[in-house]
Amino acid sequence: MTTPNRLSWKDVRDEIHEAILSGRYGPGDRLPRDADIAQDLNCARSTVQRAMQDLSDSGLVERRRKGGTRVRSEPVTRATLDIPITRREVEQKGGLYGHQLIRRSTTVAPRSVMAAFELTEPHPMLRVEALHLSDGRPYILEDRWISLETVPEARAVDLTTQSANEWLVLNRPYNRCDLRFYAITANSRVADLLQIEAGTALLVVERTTWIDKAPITTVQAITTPGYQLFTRS
Amino acid sequence: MTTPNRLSWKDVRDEIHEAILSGRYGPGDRLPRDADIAQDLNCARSTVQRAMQDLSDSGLVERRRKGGTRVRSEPVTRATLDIPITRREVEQKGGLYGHQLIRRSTTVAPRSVMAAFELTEPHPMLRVEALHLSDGRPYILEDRWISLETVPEARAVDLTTQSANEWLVLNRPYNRCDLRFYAITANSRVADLLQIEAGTALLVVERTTWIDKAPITTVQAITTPGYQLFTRS
DNA sequence: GATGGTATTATGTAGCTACATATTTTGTCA
DNA sequence: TGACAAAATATGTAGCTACATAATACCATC
Repeated sequence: MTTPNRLSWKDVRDEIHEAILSGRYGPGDRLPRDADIAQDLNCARSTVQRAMQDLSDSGLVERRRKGGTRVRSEPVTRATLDIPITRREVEQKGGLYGHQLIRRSTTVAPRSVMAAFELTEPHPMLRVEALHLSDGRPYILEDRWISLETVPEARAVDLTTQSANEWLVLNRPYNRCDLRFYAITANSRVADLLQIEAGTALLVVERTTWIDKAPITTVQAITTPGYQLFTRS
Repeated sequence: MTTPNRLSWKDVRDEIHEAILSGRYGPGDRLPRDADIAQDLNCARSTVQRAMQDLSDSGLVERRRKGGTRVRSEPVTRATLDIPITRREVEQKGGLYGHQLIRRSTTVAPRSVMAAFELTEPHPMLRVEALHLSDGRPYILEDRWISLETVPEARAVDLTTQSANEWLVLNRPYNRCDLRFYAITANSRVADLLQIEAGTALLVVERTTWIDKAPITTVQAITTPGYQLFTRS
């Protein structure tokens, strides 16, 4: 195996990361300029630049023009979450996916929905409540609002054969997506639909999407007991 | 304002993104090769490469050597979460931060903790239970386990003046971090400590960190009612 | 027709140069 | 001393070349 004797930007990144981890540079400390590091490590500045970019992306380091690069003094834990479409999620866990349309109606957005979209004017919406099933058992209960101004064709879609989740993802790409996680207590209606006891604590994932500034959909996905969300890799 | 007439990689990225959004390329479709796109847009291949890299990072597109670039057929929602240290979180919300050490003990890791760390052998640990306060009121209850093998000096740290959260973050950088989110029902002890009613649904954030393969700490942070986690920007 | 080596191809990466941009520092002048 | 302009400086970006690498396609051989 020929080890190439030139450094890749990942090597450089790890080198610098290591230097920070080892305490050589502490929180708030300024790192040498890219050019100097390049000379030290005997590589091009562009390689250091890439490495630094990555460290900056991951929140370990802060860079400012002229100001140089410094170790973040108040570090954050930065994590990436992948949320697949529900069918895929169920199938990946080895379950048989199914879904059920519970209710479907057309109204104007209530205040909570307007807030999610940051809207001030009344807005016509399609509301879809549906249940995602895994092996025939309730998996996720979703309460979805779809903008009929942005997505008028949603009116005509048959949501019994394909879930709104899937239809939207495949037909209505988005630009901006806000996510929100919190816990709720199952009320009697939710408990009934999910076939669990009322009062159980449930994780809720709320997702709101836009295309440019136009609202597409907002969905409150109520998960079943034991559901966990985790970071990838 | 002089608009530079050459494209930046972000322009190229947006251009391609737009092409996908508009439906010109659908899920699973193959995009032209970088070189062709570069020629089309009249820019260098390296610029297209950067743009593509970004689109690939954000989960919109998949790239394979020789295979080319294609639009992901089963798109995921990819989001980035920032979790600051608790003191900073409280302060940023305008609260006065405080914390209280509840209990501190040394034992071997129980099964759940071993599982979090993917350990098979018994492991000596420092267990620290503490309460983070905002304006004197309970904010987050943390149950933390610190590896005494990896972080032996944790034994000697005074955790009444500085929270374990902060001490660790500033003194023990990590390499790998697993996050997990779920909901629990407050039992009487938790309810008592958080000064809430038993049975309330609470969001839990579990975080486990390593340096190389050595476990550092795992913490179960139980939040107070109404707590929400959301994605940045 | 299966098998294995080789050519082809598209992305990935490193190095270099040149210039852009943001920010701080310095200097000048009133 | 204060305000403003200019210089200095470190990162950011674009373009080019050359080569690396992974995956596929092709072809010769048995």
